[in-house]
Amino acid sequence: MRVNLEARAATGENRRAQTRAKLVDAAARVIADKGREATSIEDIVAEAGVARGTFYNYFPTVDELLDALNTRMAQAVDAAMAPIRAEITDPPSLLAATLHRFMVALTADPVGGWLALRMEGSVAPRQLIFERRFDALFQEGVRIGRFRQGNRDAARSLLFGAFRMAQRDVMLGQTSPDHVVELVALLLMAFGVTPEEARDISRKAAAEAEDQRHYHPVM
Amino acid sequence: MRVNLEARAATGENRRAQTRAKLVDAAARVIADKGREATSIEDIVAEAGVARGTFYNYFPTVDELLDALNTRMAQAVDAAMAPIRAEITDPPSLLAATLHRFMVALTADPVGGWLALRMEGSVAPRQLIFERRFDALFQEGVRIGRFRQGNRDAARSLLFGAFRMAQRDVMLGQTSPDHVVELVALLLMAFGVTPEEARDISRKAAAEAEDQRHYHPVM
Amino acid sequence: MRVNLEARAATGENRRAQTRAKLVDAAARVIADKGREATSIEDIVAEAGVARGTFYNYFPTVDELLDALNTRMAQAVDAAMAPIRAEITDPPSLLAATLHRFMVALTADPVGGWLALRMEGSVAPRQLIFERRFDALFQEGVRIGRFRQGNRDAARSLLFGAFRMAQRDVMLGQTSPDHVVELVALLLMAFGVTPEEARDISRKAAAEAEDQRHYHPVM
Amino acid sequence: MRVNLEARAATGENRRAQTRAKLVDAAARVIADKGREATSIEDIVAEAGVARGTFYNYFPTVDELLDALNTRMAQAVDAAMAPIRAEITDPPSLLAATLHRFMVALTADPVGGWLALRMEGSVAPRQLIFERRFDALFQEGVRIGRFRQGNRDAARSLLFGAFRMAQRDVMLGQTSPDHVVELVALLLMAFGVTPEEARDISRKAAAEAEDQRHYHPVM
DNA sequence: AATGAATGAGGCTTCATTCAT
DNA sequence: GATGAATGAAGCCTCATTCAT
Repeated sequence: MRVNLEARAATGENRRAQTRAKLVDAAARVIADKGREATSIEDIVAEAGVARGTFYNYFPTVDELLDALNTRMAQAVDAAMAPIRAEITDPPSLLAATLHRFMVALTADPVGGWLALRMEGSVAPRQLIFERRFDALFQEGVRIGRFRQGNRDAARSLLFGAFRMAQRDVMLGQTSPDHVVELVALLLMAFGVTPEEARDISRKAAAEAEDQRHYHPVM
Repeated sequence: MRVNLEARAATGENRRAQTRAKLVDAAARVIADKGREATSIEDIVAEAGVARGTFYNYFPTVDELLDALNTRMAQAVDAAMAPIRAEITDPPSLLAATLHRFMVALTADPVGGWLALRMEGSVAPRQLIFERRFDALFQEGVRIGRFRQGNRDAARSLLFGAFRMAQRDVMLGQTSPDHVVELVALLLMAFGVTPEEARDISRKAAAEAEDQRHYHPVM
Repeated sequence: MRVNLEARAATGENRRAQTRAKLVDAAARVIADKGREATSIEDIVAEAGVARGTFYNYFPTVDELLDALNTRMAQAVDAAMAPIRAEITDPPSLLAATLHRFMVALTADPVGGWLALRMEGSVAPRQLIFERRFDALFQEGVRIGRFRQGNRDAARSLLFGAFRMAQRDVMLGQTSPDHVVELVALLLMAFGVTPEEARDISRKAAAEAEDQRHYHPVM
Repeated sequence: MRVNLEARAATGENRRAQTRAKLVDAAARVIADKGREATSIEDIVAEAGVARGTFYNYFPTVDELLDALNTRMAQAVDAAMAPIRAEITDPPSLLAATLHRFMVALTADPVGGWLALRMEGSVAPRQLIFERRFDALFQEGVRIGRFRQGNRDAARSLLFGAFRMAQRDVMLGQTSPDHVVELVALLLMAFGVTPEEARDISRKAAAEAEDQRHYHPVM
């Protein structure tokens, strides 16, 4: 009897990928709910509906799984932003659009939003991919005179720190509706955009992001 | 025979306070070293040089101790800033002076600095006392026309988030010397100070804070 | 109120020693019964009647406990042999007496006997203290012409290996009554004692050891 | 179309035997390296280069495989000794030749040597086939007056115990070059051979065994 | 107050074994 | 026959907490 070894291997790989995804998804939900430190392997496998030992067939430790999760999130978010990167060429406008879209995505998807906050500390708080996008955008903005000349590292600290803190405030519900609009405007001002234009850009970007709220679950 | 009950009581209270302080100090050192989640009660009592059971005579849980620690740190820092609050009246200058002094204090005192970073997440990332100081300063700045009118909550997100991220970058040693100078200047610009003046104020405040480096251990 | 701190400390130490002994005794019984590799910490604490965590207050691993057990056994046995060392001066007779007494002790005390066999492999199969006793005895025997000149290391391999194998055979009940008598005689012959005298010495030592069977539980 | 069913069956049996041998060989290497208790089925199949499930197509448990391994080793060794059994008729000389050859084989083949030591305890320490060979040899030696009359079981304890202990000492490298020569001589003396002849026989047997070192991998 | 031995819940990890493909 | 994903029992270890002294 002849056996189709390739088909069998493909089936196996498929099943493997499915189980792996089940675990990563489950971990995202559990960690968003309880926080990294309160999450045990037991919690994750229970949520995933697999046996305890199965976990170790895929990840040696919870932190390995977290890395996978982190990478997956960052890539998903970055991919979701591809359309606006293609469409918007003005750096301040692209920055504002990205931040507002990101915030909408985080609040639209409670799991992803909480997850991002709760991973504070256990994983890199700034993803390399986002840093690179920002660096390019900032450099281009300076080059064409839309941003003031300045230390890029300090600008990064400002942007990523402020955004994270705002995310926290928004998710905890302690903010007024225009909190994010104002924050993004402040960032643009810090980078050299005039107050009036900064507020204008931020407001428009916020409105457009809201329109997209239900179209793009990113994580 | 007559016994001085008050004196005895005072002695007792004194000893009690001493043991309590021993525990809080020990916790600060251990957590700064290993991080909150890796710190056990055993570690703390060993560092404090008291018996395990003694811990429970003072704190029902580790988190109670953490609250005490957090409060103590915030008050110490706030008290250390009293001189400049009395001395500097210009809001942008006071803000710059406070931020630079704070950063110097954190980096000068490795225990306090790491502690602040490592408690990220386990305790409130923003102390009420600091928020109140900022609110008053911001309001005064707006009143006298030094800061641009704007949403105070957004300004708070910006300031506290950016400062925390900068602290992280500085303590991890991934920054150039003028990173903090630039960051503080960016904050002032976001609040409406002109670029030239913002850089000037930040640079001067940084220089003065450096002069004080060895005079004010704050925690 | 005055507290007798010394008395309290003494009580504590006492309790500690008791619990430690409970664990070592329990381990001896369990290992004699099931063998080292089949013995879990759970088994030991159950046999000792203490909680699982208590084990770790005394020993970091089962092997640490085994070392303690091993040392204790060797010292007990060596001490039990003190009288005959003081009494018998002729090296062949002392060797025969020691071996027969040892064998009687091992078979009289099933726990100790099985324990010695089952620890084969997990711990040093030859205790340093016994090696030293044998070296001294062998050297003295050679010096006074009772043993033939020869390589001491080879003599040691012969003696310890043969005795261990004999112990195994005896404990498994696969031997005739004079098995040990013959074996000890063979050892003496290997060392240069004439066949007639060797059998004579071994027989007498066996008889005397039997007389002591119920007087000296050694472990 | 005609199919050669016999050939196909033969091929099947052949393949089966090959996989089985792969497993047994792999187990030998792994156990020699890590010891029986530290060896998992996973280790064995990884070393053998087959899938985990394949193991169970051949052996219900690891111990079944160990039995196979043990038997194979004993038969290989016994077969390797066939030439000298045919050639040497004098019992003391045959005994000495066998022991020296065995020791050379064990030390020449690190896998087999360590394996034999590491299986100490997990399997029978004396193989029936070796016992029978010794019994016959001893009986014949007594019959023709080369060995002294004596208890055969005690002689067996002496021989097998001493040899195993010597093997351990040699493999651990704690011996002088003539350790085994002396030990074999002591055994012959214990059996009634005169000291001079015993040493002579052992020395010659050792020299001849050394000559064969590279010709006969026994396991 | 201070002590530290004892506790046991809770988490981690390994690994023999099953079974669908 | 061979495969390897899935399983879950069984062990290990840590550590917050209790409590008698």
